[in-house]
Amino acid sequence: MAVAPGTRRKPAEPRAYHHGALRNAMIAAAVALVEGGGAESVTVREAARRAGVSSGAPFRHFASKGALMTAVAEEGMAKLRASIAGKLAACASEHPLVRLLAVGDGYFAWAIAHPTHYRVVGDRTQIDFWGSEALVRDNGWIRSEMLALFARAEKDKLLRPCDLRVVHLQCRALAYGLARMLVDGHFREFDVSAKAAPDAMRGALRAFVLSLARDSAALTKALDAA
Amino acid sequence: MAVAPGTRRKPAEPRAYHHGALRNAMIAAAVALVEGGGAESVTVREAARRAGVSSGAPFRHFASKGALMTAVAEEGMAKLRASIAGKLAACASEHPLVRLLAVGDGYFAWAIAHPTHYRVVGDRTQIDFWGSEALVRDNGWIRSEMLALFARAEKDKLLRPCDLRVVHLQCRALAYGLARMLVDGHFREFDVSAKAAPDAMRGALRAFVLSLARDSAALTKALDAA
DNA sequence: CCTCCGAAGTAAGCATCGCTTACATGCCCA
DNA sequence: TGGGCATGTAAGCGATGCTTACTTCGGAGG
Repeated sequence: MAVAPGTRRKPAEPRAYHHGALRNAMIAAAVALVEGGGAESVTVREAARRAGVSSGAPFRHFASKGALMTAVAEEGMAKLRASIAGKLAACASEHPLVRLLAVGDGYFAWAIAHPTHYRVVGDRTQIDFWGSEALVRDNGWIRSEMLALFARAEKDKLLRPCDLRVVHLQCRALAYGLARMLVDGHFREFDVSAKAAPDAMRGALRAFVLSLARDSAALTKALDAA
Repeated sequence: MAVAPGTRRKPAEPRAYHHGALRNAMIAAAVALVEGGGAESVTVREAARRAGVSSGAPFRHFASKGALMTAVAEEGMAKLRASIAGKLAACASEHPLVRLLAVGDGYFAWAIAHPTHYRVVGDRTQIDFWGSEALVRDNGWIRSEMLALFARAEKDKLLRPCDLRVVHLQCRALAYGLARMLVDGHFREFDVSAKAAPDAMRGALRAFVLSLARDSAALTKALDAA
């Protein structure tokens, strides 16, 4: 039998007694369940079934179902951060407010693509947010990125007079509110249909940032250029 | 579903075989559980226990646990509407934007006072929102009330140029986002502590409405007067 | 190379859950 | 007065989260 050289064994064979990477397999299975049917349809037993282990095995790696869901949230938050970072990297403009909308684009894009997973990330009553270094770090990165853009916009005299702390909170709440309205099923009405939701969300955030700009015409131009 | 014309039986005695008002008792018990420990801690069996009936009895009145939770949401939505109506009635001013902030006050006041119940009302993935006449009606009332105020503000030339549909969505999303950030546990950070949350929420909404006003100084005055 | 220890699996079981079925009760009306 | 039907009970099914006692096996130390 070929023994793996130095690194880690792989479960290539039908499966030995030890799984080898159960923790990651459980997270992957739980994420798949979340994406497929929402957080309510996640079951430790079903995830264990999909990982090919007994129903007690997961508890060697997760103290509770909540700990598993926290890991699911960590994965989601990392993807959310990556989506934002991607849009930011793809943004040619250096205009802080243009880049701020790129943050919004990345945020909405991931929430729209993974609504049920996004709900797990957003709801801090079901997970141990403050106990997770990864969640605190990645969420902090998003916040500080926004804050830095606001600070630069103010330094560059791009904003009309305002309280930066208030504006920052407004921006966060507006983005969170729009995303949550989507994933909570508020967009099935005559005024904002499910199909029109993405455009409406982007439009609302764009209008907000435009209202912040000292020279909204110039910002409009910069946005159209980008 | 014929409604009895005259009086309904009351469970005055220690309890006969028939409860007499199980449906309402179940809703009350479920609401108490929601307020006490969140929606996750609601159990049909526990609610039945508190109502003093067997665990199968509730299913004579609710097709499923989801139907019970929908009834819980109906009660919450009615209270939310009443809270808004109260603030609106207590608002002396006729200025549409002042009254709009009164709507926000009523909305936030109830969400802050009943965070776990508010979550049930807001999450339309767990309840049969569109199947509930009461939910659709009361939620529609709130929306149309806001819309009417925006329309009047525009007619009275109180708004700076804007797309009313976009502004309406922004306002809804901002309020929903702020309330949900609260009930989802996002306000335990250094920038917005749990204690400062109510003020921050009102401040953010107020700043938003002020930014909409053509004459924000006049609106500030009207707000201080009210 | 062997041995043994502890990490990581299994099997079985507990209390509880949502929901169903078969049966019991008692109010209202013919 | 008698019967029908809404409403209750008791018992049970399959599933859940989590625990306990036992088993397996990989790798470090002698």
